[in-house]
Amino acid sequence: MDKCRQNIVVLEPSKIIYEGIYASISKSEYNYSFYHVDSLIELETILIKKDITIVLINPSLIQNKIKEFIKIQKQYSKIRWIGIIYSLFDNSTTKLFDNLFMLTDDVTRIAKIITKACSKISTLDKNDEQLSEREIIVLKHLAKGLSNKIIADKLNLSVHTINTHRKNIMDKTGIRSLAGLTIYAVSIGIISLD
Amino acid sequence: MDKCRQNIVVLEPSKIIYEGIYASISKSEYNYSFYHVDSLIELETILIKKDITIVLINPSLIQNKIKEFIKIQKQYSKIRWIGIIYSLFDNSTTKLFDNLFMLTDDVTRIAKIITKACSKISTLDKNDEQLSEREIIVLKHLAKGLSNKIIADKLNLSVHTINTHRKNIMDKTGIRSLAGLTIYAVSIGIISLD
DNA sequence: CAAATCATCACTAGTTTTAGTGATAAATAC
DNA sequence: GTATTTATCACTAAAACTAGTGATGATTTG
Repeated sequence: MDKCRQNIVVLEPSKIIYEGIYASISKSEYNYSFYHVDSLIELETILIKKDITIVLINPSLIQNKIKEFIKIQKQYSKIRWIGIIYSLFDNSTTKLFDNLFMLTDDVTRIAKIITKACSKISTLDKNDEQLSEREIIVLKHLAKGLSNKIIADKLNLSVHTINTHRKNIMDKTGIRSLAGLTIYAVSIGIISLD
Repeated sequence: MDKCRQNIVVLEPSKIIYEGIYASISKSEYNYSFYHVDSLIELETILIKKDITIVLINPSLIQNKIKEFIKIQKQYSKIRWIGIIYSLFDNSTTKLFDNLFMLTDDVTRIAKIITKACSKISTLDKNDEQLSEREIIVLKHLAKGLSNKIIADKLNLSVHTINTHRKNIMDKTGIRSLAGLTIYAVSIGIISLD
């Protein structure tokens, strides 16, 4: 039964989950090619190289890059964007996707969603409080427990600059404690548990 | 290098994740057999039938059945219990496990955890420098971002006491930054989203 | 029972962070 | 082509944390 080849990219930090999706979906009778990436940049690279039709996305990976993501969406308007939901808590960016599935969904349902992969155009919702690139870097170091001074040394900046970034991060996120920022950093996937 | 066959049960609602773990781990040179179950009852059934050595568990599936779970653990004392963590906000029954991995962890790390669990009796240094009850409470508050002073107020203690606990926690864990302690707190499951 | 650990409190001195305000050049956006 | 955002640097005062040392009573453990 079969159509032209479908190229599917999975943007997802967990190799386990990628492998699981691959194993589950590629069993179907359709003709899919799978690619695994774990950053927006990698995604862009592959979008240029390959003729991708479907992108499965873990929303946490675009949490701070909504603008870039929307840009990419506009640029590749034919692509269907499908969100991979870990659990019920992450409600935030779901509006950006054409469709969603949960990891706990039945495999046949997920397969159906992917094969369908049709429907509406996504609506944009701007999050004007996203962290800048520099702020992300500083946050990463903060969450590793480095002091302002050490971060300054590492980045060849003055402590004042780090201080400013730190303040801006706190203002943007509304999180006023280092502990909270650390958890935030881990939760959006910019540092790992180790 | 190859030992006897290891029978691994994965207690996990998501087929995707089971498939992912299976695909990732069964590539290693060890000799594994995998079984997928998605309820405690099914787990018990298979424990009776097969000689299981390792159980990978999604903690959410035992959340309301801790007692039953502990009973099973006692009954099958040779088994290594490994938690599968979706995100940091998962509910914290994590202390029940011999080891944990996050879905976003590197596959080689996960494989290592599992192979370790096969070979060693106890991979965890649980008893080395265990925190006291009081220290756990203080750590919990610290990881929520509360200052010494506020914690002191909450617990009706002096700031000095909190300070002492804090120092002792740092000495015991060897972690000297608040960010590190926060991650530690999350990783051992003593704080959650609230 | 004796030894070890725990929970509590105290003081000091030095370091770091927080919370303001303010500024400038460069890049981006509308 | 102006307005906004970003990245950078600066200063200050107050608050908080770090790293020592030391002590006492209670509880647990062998």
